[in-house]
Amino acid sequence: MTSLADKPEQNLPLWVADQLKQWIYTGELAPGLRLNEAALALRMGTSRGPVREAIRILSGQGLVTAVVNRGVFVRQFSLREMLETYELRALMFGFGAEHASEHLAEADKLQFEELLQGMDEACEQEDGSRYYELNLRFHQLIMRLSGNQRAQAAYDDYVKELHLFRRKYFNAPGNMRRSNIEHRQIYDAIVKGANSKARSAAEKHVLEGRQRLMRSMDV
Amino acid sequence: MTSLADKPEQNLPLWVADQLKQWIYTGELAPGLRLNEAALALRMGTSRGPVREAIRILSGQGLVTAVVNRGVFVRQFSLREMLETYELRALMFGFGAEHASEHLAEADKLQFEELLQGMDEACEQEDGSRYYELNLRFHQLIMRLSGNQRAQAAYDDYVKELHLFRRKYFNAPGNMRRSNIEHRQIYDAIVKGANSKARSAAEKHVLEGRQRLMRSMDV
DNA sequence: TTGCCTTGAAGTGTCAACACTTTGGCCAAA
DNA sequence: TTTGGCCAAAGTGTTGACACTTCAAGGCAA
Repeated sequence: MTSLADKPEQNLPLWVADQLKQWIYTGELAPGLRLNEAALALRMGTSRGPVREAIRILSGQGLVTAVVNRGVFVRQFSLREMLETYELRALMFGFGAEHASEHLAEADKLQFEELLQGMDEACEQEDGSRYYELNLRFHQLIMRLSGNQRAQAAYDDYVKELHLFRRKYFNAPGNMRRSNIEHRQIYDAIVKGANSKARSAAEKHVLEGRQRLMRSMDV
Repeated sequence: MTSLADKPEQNLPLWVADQLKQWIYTGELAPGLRLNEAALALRMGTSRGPVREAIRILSGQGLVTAVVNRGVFVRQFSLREMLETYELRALMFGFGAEHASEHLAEADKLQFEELLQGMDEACEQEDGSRYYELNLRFHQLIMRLSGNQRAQAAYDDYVKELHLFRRKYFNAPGNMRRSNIEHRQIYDAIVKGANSKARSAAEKHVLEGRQRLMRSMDV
């Protein structure tokens, strides 16, 4: 069982909400599971009040769904929602790539080169978790360069939600290679200032990721 | 003071949250205002517990910001956030317009024609509030035709937030005319199945709306 | 055996009380 | 007049208790 972070002297609800969020994202609290207020309160070392408030925060964020008199459940994403979320993620990423050239500094270019090379190495070593990590940072870098903090936040949310769905699926080495080729194309377009090309390449990249995922689900 | 809806026998927090949301969107609770738990509880006829939970829901949704030991405040949007939100709204609307032709039925075409003509009439009569209403429905129709419920919901959220910001500004008649010309261009592209043209026209439409708003702010 | 009813345990919904923090006003001393 | 600290009021944070709902197990009659 994942250990509890130190209990703060104040702001219990927010702290509890963060803990719960973490447990949900790590899969410790599986989708569809009911959250037992009393049990959580006991585990957190608080009373039920703060736990209830934390749960309300999560329900406002859409991470759990509440049913009156029956409790709250970790949200389950349907296939349809997953597909829709992929579309929005593609949209956001396209936006990021389109505007990245406008805020691109030399240091960022270096960062890009490092990430791309690192991912190439991860491909050769078939190191999926390293690729996953670098891939995440590559995408985040682009979203940061979009210059739109809200888009960045929305993108992060989408990724986290999709992670909830595809935890069980992992990247085949072939997918990783193909994926990084697309990364390079996106980066090249950004450096050249070919904004609309960067956008369409970025959108396509995410949607092809979706295709790759769906194929691996069917098998 | 806006009247309270009937108190439900159950699910007080959700009911309170809806009330608060409504008051925020109507401006009765102005941005920056502190929400007094005890006062609200009294007004709602409940204890502070449900009010606190309702407030947590809103904080999860980002409508209020909480400061420990000092209370929660109706969220204030900065100019920067407003501009960013406009960009995302443009993005969503572009997405909707791009995919609208894929789900366009005959009944929808009729609906479009009615809305466009209605808006023309509203322009001639310089009836801003009627134009506002029809304009909203025009946009919602397109988002519904996007086929992506999540995009639709996100778009609605963006619009509501922007409404919070631009409540005080209203449309000049000239703006309305220009705006409806753009509507027609978007619709034409959708009907023709010119998806990427519909998309760019839709994006441009929202961003020009932003420009119009900013000009009217400067004056 | 099957179907319905009772019943109690488990869990959620609500409340009022108490503890702690913040804030603004008052007063005295420099 | 200004500055500093003290104090009380207002408000938020947290808790435990109690009321109500749900659900499943067991018993009873057909």
